[in-house]
Amino acid sequence: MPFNQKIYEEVKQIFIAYLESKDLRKTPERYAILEEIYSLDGHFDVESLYAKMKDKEYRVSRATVYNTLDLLVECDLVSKHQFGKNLAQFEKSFGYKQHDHLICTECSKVTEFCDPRIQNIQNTVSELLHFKVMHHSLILYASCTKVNCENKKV
Amino acid sequence: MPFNQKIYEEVKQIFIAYLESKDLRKTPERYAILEEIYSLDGHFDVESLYAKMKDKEYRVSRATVYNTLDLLVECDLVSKHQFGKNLAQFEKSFGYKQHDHLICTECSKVTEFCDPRIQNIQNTVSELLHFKVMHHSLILYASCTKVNCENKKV
DNA sequence: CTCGGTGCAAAGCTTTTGCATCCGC
DNA sequence: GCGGATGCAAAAGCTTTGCACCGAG
Repeated sequence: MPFNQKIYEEVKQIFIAYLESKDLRKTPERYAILEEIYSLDGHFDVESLYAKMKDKEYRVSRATVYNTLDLLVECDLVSKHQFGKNLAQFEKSFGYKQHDHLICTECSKVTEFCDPRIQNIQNTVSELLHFKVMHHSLILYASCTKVNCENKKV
Repeated sequence: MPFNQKIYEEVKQIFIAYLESKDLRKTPERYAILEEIYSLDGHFDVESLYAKMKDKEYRVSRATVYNTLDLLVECDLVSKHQFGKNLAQFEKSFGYKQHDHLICTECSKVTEFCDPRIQNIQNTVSELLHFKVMHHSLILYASCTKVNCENKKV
């Protein structure tokens, strides 16, 4: 999925509304980071996002990247993952259906999957423990059983 | 649940079998760390485990704690979590039933819960994607809805 | 006696923080 | 112009690594 101008405009409006609601400033750096994220596919970490932006019109600092990512996570335009490593991974989260992740224990490759039954679990736990579930993270650690699996350890 | 000598002996045998199968040495430090972990309740991080051991008969180094924890995770006697922070959390995992975690978005308090339906999801995904699921991590991020909730932000 | 394991400290990495400068409002 | 945001670099925090010494096999 390449950069989608329509989705970006929509997402930008959501971000603007969020900034206004929190009395935060609409800086060009924040828009530039949002745009860069929505032009990326799959997962990315802070360093790779920072590196990609370093070569473009906007040279933002790491501090600004961290700051803006926090804002985007807060307003649900970006989701943050910790796939067992000490490196936060991010991905855009607007306009794509809810999904979870399976990580190959052989090669660490990440595969996405959907299962609506997770919603049921959330509902049950919500009721039982008296909590309102905001979001969740389900990660399956698994090894490929295909004979021709290419995901072999390097 | 206080220290359970019977469980510790059982767990120690599993650890010994694992060490032998991998041709690793049976050092007193490794046993001491295992024993300390099985005398702890709930979650702990490396630093607190290291601190607790510093005052006892065995003064192990951080390097040994990290090394041994890796081994214990590999042989499934300890499980490792990344609750959204850059700090690995651990807990003993033998003799207790499978459970997942709900984290309060207000105070970060961790609550455990069980739901057998997660197993069904694992099975479906296994078949669909041709993976053998070894283990999983499900974390629900939620805020307490009790009026008298004590979990208020500090 | 050998070589894997330990202890200690230094190095590595990601993330946070402090501060001067900048610019949105 | 005020005060929040940025950029840079230093600092912090967790984890890994290097190396000399120790001790399990």
